[in-house]
Amino acid sequence: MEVINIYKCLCDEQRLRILNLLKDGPLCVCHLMEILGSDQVKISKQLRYMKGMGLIAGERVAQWMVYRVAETDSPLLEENLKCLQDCAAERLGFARDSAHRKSLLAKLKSEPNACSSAILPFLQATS
Amino acid sequence: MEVINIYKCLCDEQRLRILNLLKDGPLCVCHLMEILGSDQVKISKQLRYMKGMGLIAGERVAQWMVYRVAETDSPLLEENLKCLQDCAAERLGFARDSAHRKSLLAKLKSEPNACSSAILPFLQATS
DNA sequence: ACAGCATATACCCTTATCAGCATATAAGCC
DNA sequence: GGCTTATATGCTGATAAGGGTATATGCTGT
Repeated sequence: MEVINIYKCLCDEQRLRILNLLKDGPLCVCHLMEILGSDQVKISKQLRYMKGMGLIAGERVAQWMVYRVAETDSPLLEENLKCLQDCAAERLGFARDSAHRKSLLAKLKSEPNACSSAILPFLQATS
Repeated sequence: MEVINIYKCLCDEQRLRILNLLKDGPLCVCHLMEILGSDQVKISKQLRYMKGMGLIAGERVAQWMVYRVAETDSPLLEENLKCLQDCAAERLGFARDSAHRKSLLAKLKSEPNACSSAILPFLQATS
């Protein structure tokens, strides 16, 4: 994880929101779409960008892709994700996103369907 | 100072080196040129970029321009400059740059010339 | 006013990002 | 094998960044 590449990922609002969500645990593309209220292509491209930079990793689970913050993460990234909680949370709506993530995961647990039963084990790995 | 703009400034190696130097005190363009071993236009453009983003401020002193990290700095920028000391110092040659800065300022003090006598008071304001 | 130094800006070109739209791949189900 | 869902990629156009060269501006000293 190159210093410059970390910052390149951090200088986009949508990527910051994605990282803020993933830092609490893995998510799949469809969840990110729902939480961010964005479309599939945009999300996929941002994920590819960050994967190329080494910040995140993706793993296929049946027809879904589960993304997580890369294991080999640097203190720099960690520090920033932490610091952003205080510096940018309001500005970027982190609280709203995180709450949305929580309720979405709760719904997945209480109303099982194909998706939830396949990927829930993977989501719980970290969060 | 917008979060995104801070990161935009941080995602270039030369700008990181400049910020690392300025965090220890103001410098003028000619010093940055010498320390970074870069040409005037490149430095000037990076300075303008960062000034536009609100990270640094410049002040004219006679025919020189003295740049410093903007007063209204955010905890995010401060944290990063601190963290970079550990995370990127070696990779980006911060130690070399800082040593170069130190010796250059020492020379300015011991061998007064037009430049040094004009701007030294401004440099000492912070460092 | 002129010359000289320090710095900034304009212009051109190349490359990187980003969005929007269409299409391809991959897995699961019938 | 077709159909559906989930995700990725390709293509195009727009905008931003970054390097290089030339030129403009601002200040100083004569």
